Amino acid sequence: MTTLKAVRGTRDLLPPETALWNRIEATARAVFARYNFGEIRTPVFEDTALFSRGVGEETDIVSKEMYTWEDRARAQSEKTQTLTLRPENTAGVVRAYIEHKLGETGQLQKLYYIGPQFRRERPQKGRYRQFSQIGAEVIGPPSAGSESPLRDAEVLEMLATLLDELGIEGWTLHLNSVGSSADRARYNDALRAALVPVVGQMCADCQRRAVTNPLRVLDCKVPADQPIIDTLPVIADSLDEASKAHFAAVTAALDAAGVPYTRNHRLVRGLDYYTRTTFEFTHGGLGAQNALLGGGRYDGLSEMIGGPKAPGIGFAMGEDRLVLTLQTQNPAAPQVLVDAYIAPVGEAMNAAALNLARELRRQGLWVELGDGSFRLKKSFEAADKTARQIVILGEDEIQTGILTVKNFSTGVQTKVPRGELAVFLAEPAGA
RNA sequence: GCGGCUAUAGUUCAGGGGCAGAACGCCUGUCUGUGGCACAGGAUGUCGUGGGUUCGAUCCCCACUAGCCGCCCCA
Repeated sequence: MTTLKAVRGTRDLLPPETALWNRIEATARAVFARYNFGEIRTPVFEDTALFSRGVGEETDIVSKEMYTWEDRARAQSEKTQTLTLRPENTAGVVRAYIEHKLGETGQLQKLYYIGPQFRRERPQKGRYRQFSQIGAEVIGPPSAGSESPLRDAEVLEMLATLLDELGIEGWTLHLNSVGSSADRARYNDALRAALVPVVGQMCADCQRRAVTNPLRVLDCKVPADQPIIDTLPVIADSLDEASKAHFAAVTAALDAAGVPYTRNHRLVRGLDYYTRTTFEFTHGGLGAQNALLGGGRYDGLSEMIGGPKAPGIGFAMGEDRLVLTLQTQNPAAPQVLVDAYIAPVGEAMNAAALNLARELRRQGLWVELGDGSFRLKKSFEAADKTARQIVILGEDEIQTGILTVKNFSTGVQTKVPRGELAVFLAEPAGA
């Protein structure tokens, strides 16, 4: 029989690595709570139309990266539906916002999510076909202040705080405004016009992009093209007064809060729904996938998928990339040791050992249970790898009610009455 | 989807057309109620999968699969 393996681009996460994932998620939840975000969980698959309309038919994600299938009709009367594993989560959140009429509350909705997303791309470091995103959205009717630049600034400030608390060192916030859709159309025309005389001197990719998607020329990394790109118009000059004022208010608030950022005129994001503020937090050491997270404002998304006017701003962090970054920063993750390893001496002690373990675990101690069939030496070897202390439970200990505890970091061995055991074991090593 | 590199023990890797290797880890013993250190011994495996060339392939060739790197794009 052929051995089954995790399918391409998916992977198993095992201990101790999962501890890091849990720490990241716990930190994110704690920070979101302080900013009054609540958790939303949307389905992992949705009607395909949600993504084609919301994310954009022409985007790479929709045109070639989605896992899509025809759902079987179970009855004659039932129509087949085309479903898709979510490639991102913002569209799903906005769909839920519309479906549950959250706009009718009149309140700003602040929602966060943590969960798997799916894109059928060529796997690479920091890029998987099933990957996890941690994201949040601030969305609501304009009367709730959802269009305020303060919301943009607050989200960015929260992200800076979150990355700091996660221990991510050396991140950079790239900030730009892509304006309204009208601004973007105007800029596209300007860019096309400016490219005509110079594109002949640029790389093959740029020559193609100049035709298909001029904004992508700004992403070019070919050194020889950079001087030419520097001469192209910047989108800031194509913004209308309202977009300019919005952006100025965002940067002013960031300055006041002391959040560092760099204005990046070339930051154009790939999803159709972005308007005005767009941003990316990047980190070196991730290779070609240097973006830890990306996001922006999406003032028209709700209406694009048939909802009420509901401006919003949000982001998605690549959890896999956070893990990679933290692992690179700190390659030697310390082994987590349990408080005590209980070593029964002889199989006759097994039952008593389970009872002792139960007692200690119920008092909150982390306890590993050995086996009386092991020679004591073997118990010590096993215990040394997994626990801070070993508790020996043999005939002597049962007779006297006084247990033998040895601390591995100090090497000190102590006799402890059973009644005091939990308190003794809970004390940190060397205390 | 395209291009480059890679695939050998649990792990990290060396090797090379004719008995499959190292280090670490693992097991046993020196030590029948005491770990780490030391010493002595031991087991590792379909050499990614399938085909081809050859007397003989883990090694050479082809395809496939997977990983890494780059492109595209993105988290």
